[in-house]
Amino acid sequence: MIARSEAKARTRQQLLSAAQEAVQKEGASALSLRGVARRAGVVPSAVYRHFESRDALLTQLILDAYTSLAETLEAAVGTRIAGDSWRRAAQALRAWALRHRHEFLLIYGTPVPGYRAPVETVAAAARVAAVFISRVPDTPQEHLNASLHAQLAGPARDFGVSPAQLGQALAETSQLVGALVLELGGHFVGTADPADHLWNQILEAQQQRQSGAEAPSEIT
Amino acid sequence: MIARSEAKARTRQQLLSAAQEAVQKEGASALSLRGVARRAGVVPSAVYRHFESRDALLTQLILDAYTSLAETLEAAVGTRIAGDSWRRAAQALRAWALRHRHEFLLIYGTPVPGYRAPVETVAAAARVAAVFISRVPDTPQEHLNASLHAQLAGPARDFGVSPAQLGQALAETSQLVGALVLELGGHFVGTADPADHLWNQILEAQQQRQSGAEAPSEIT
DNA sequence: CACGTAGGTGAACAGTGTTCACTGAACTAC
DNA sequence: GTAGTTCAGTGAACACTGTTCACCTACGTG
Repeated sequence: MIARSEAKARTRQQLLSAAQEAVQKEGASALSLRGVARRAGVVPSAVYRHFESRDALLTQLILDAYTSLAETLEAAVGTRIAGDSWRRAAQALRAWALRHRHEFLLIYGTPVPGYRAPVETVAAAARVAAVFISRVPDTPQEHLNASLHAQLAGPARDFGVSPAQLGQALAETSQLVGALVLELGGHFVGTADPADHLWNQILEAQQQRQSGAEAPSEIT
Repeated sequence: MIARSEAKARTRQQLLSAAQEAVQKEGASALSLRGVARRAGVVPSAVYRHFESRDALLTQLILDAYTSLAETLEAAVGTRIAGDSWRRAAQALRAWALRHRHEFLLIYGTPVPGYRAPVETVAAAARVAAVFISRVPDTPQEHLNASLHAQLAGPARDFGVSPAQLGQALAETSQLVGALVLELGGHFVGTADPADHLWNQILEAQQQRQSGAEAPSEIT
């Protein structure tokens, strides 16, 4: 009666949402294939009809997390490129990270098993990166060193920005990701533990840099 | 004949170095209590005479990693506080992270089991942080927002620096840690993958900020 | 209608962390 | 010097884990 492909898609979806729930609640290390199967009302070996292994299931969750984050960021910045686009993207990033802390660490924390094959995830990751890269104002007040310029020339072309913009984006997103990793890892306990103020401080400084911080651009 | 406490200390050391080797080679997720016991020539249950659980063993490795990192940083910057102290510390940080990538991720990556009790690790972490915090020049060219200032007032006193210095240190170390986490996680593949040039660029920018970017108001 | 495909089953294997009664040698006290 | 205690290490067991395999059987197609 019920179409087979439809039934397959349904249990696959049940497996995925069970896995997603487990990760969201307790983190990737607590994700058990058997537990997922249990919650989906299915025997453990049945999972292998849908995913090659536990790690493949986890990889799918990583891809989904990337997509979720990318959509959130894109929705936050909208289509227009305004002066506060970077700030909006950064705020949306932290909000998403705090709301989905285990997924954030799944993406930006320790790579999961031995090595995670970056091949499939590169495209998903690029979509997230693109939001930030495209929001860097192209006033390259900080000139790149020659080596980095050469290294980024090709990739920058792909993103449709200048090497200086790409370099700036990489440096600044490093700060954003680092602050979130440290916050989620509890490394600010005792200093800036609710990291809201530190986050605002960082955003202000970044905004100031990007809008051409120097009143006196003496140094050539 | 052989003193019992001495024998105990020896096997404990063997367990620890076996565990350290395992983590160094394959990462924390691959650390197996039974494997450690095997390499130490001991039955699995014997490990429980030395460590409360697998997570306790891992916690000890985290503490050791903190100590190793702190000693490396302290050796790199020396006792004097020179103008390039920050840069030296940062370079030493990256060198250590690349040389001990799994230990670095053990510290700054995804927290291991459910939640890692930060109580014991706080002191060890503070030693690492202190190296950077004490190397921020106290020319607070970027004034903090009032909320962050208030939040950091107490902790800054403990470190013997101004709130502005502490805030700056937290913001800049976030960038350093973030860049390393992204590099080790493979997030720069396709753009700045050998991240040496990006790292230098980041350090130059930080140095410029700290030396008071706007004017040559040299060291007082 | 007959047949092959394939999602789901259940048993098994090797591995894991952890517990527990136990042994026996090193220490302590008399 | 002998009796008693402490305790690092043992071995078996428990409950879990990921993964494989032969099997079943209902769907979809010829």
